[in-house]
Amino acid sequence: MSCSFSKQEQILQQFKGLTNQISPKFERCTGISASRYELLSQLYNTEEINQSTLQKAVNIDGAAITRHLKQLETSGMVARRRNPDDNRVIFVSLTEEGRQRIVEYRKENMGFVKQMLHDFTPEEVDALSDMMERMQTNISEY
Amino acid sequence: MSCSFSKQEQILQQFKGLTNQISPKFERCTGISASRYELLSQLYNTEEINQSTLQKAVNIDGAAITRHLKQLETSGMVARRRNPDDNRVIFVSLTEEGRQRIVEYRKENMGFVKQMLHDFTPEEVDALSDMMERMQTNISEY
DNA sequence: GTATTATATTTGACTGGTCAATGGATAGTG
DNA sequence: CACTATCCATTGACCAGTCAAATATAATAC
Repeated sequence: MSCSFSKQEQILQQFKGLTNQISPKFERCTGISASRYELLSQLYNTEEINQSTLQKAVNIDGAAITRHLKQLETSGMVARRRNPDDNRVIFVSLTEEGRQRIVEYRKENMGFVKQMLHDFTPEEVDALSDMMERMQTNISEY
Repeated sequence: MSCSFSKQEQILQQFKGLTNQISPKFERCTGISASRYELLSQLYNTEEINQSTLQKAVNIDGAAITRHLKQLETSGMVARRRNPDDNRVIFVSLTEEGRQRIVEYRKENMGFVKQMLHDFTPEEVDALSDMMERMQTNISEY
């Protein structure tokens, strides 16, 4: 018996396929990986932040965060120092250099997203965002 | 000047964050990685298929396909043989074993997706699927 | 019929994520 | 005050994707 796969069942694959396509293209277009861009974005609106709270904000494994930040540090865009009051935690912040570069990156990001969503109404973007948030909470307990 | 980031700009990050969360959970729940599941699914409704057309169907780099298929071959779920009429191409097919296993995997997949979309109406699922398709075509030219 | 070009698969180097284990620092408890 | 818990960051091992280069075969052009 042949038996095809429903739209529901394929949603996951569509999701994965789309992000797999997006990631390298984003990086080519903007000159920075999506994850590093997100880290810089998070730092942009703050002075100094715990590495662990930064990690929770971007929802990537701590090991990857450590590596990204080290890289961003050696490239001069972020600064890191230990919290003198608690030597376990590390404070992360943007350098002046990083603060300037993020502005450029942000332009590229906006261009990319605008292209990707050029035929989307604002309501659709909202709906999409909401649905993703719901999916996130629906699987968060797993 | 502090300057926050719009919903549009954050869509990408939301996307990436969600797939990053989904992938390991899917694998834990179903016992197979999403990519391998997709490969098996594709093979389920066919007799024999070119590796290259399979690759285009799942939209993953050929290098990764080769590695996945080799793994699935040594685990006894797929068979591969060269096309006698064109020794460049490789025919891939499910083994009996693979054909049985995919049925189980599919159950797990449905359970997982059902949980993830449990509060979605069918119309929402359709809308989501359509939007992803549009995004895909919107960035395909890049 | 050879030379070139194109196609299919494979391999290697690299990136970025996961988990599990480690080390150092702090907090809580008897 | 020790002793245990916990927390934070790091490290190592692994997996899955990318690109680019290599290989082998087929198709095309002269």
